[in-house]
Amino acid sequence: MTSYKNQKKLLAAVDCIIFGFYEQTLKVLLIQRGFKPEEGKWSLMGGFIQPTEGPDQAANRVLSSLTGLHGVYLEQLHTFGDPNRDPYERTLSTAYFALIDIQQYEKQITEAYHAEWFALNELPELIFDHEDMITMALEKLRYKAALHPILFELLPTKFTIPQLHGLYESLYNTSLDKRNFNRKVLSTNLLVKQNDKEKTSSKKGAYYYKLNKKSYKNNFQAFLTMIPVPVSFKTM
Amino acid sequence: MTSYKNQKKLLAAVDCIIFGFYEQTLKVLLIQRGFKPEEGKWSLMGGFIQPTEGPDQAANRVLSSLTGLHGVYLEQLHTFGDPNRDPYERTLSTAYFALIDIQQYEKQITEAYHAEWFALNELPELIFDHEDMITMALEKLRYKAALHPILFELLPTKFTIPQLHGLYESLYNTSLDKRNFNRKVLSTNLLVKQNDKEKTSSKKGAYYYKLNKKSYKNNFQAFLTMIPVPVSFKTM
DNA sequence: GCAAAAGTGTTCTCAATACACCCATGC
DNA sequence: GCATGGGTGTATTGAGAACACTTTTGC
Repeated sequence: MTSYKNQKKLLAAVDCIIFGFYEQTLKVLLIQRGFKPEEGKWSLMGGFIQPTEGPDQAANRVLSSLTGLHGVYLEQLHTFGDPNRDPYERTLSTAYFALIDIQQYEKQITEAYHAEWFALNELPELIFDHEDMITMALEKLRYKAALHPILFELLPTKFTIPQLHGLYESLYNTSLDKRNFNRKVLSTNLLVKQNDKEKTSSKKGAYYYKLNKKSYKNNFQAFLTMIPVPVSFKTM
Repeated sequence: MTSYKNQKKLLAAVDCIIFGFYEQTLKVLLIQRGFKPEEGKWSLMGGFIQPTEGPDQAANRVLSSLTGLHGVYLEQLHTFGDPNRDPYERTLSTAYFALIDIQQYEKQITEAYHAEWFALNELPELIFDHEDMITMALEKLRYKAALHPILFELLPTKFTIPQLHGLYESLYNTSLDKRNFNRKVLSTNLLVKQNDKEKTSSKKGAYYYKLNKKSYKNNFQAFLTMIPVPVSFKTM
């Protein structure tokens, strides 16, 4: 160990893996870079950490500048710092992943950034190590969502159980028994049944539910075991 | 988003939370700083990320320079970057936690660094945000160890089931039924019984076991549920 | 009246828990 | 011979998994 003097400084950035769910599919929001280097290529939304902010703040700033959203679910994932990860200049990047309700973000902003949603099996070519970041984010999301009731963050305030069911099936690329699934989610006491129904995706219509926010906050740590346990868990 | 020009660079460091287990207690290895600022105070072992290395390499370098160990369990925990976390100069620090077999590290090295083992409830005052780092590392260790067979990394090659039992009890600060515990660990098929016994801690002696390395590698992702589930899980 | 999705109950199996006694040995 | 820690078996309970039919309604 040595003193602070003579230590090389480096650029520090954040990158956001922004997940959204629509058309029964989990997607990520990518932008087409409007600046060099790699202009025109696809990448995660990112930005440099400014002198007055910490990484969390930087990630929040970046996220809300792209989506217009504040207070959404945002969690630090991992710091990537291979000396050659950015061929133009040594840059450390701390990746964050965000879960947003796709119905609430401001479309005009994302359009101004040339942002688009991509299904996870249809990703375009990405700059640097951004594909690794997405892979790791997806693994962590799978891991967490199997244990904690986190996926509600991807749904609108009012949602139906079949929607939630589809979300789990999409994330784990599996099929889950409807009856067992319903019983399990309802047994958490996290859901409050509404009186109205969502009628676009079926004739019968599915009841809307809302999150019981208080119970959600208290039970977030609670285990769920929504998913039959050994579903492709990678190391966290 | 902006180009690379005019972006402020900052110092980037790593800090290692090094866990060890002896005297039936989980401990962390701390050093007494031999340089300014904060000379003489206790801190985690750390170092700056060099131009030719990534954070993982830096953490490995720092860890082995203190312990003499290579190839031990080391995992990135979190990046701390509050603008004021280091009052002397803006520094980003990526924290790593390591699990070592306390019998294998080289004592002369740690002594040269004025390093000492501290039980987690007897920590001295630490510089900067190092206490937060330890708290977070402990939470993550608890979380992971409840789900994955990770604690073997803290034990010597040959260990007894009562030792393992004590380790779990120490980490979770709880008591676990001996019979159920034995049944569970043995049912994982991770352990290979040896013919000799450890005789210092009892008259009867306890059989030594070794890890089945192959099975360990294959089953590391496997869930364990060694711990009654809702044991103080904080968000990961 | 039929297609399409929503909603609901029961049985079985297995794993988690609780719990108490015998064993081996050093002193 | 007794104190100390090591080692083992059983009965009960609850949760997860498998599984099929009825309901509603737009067309």
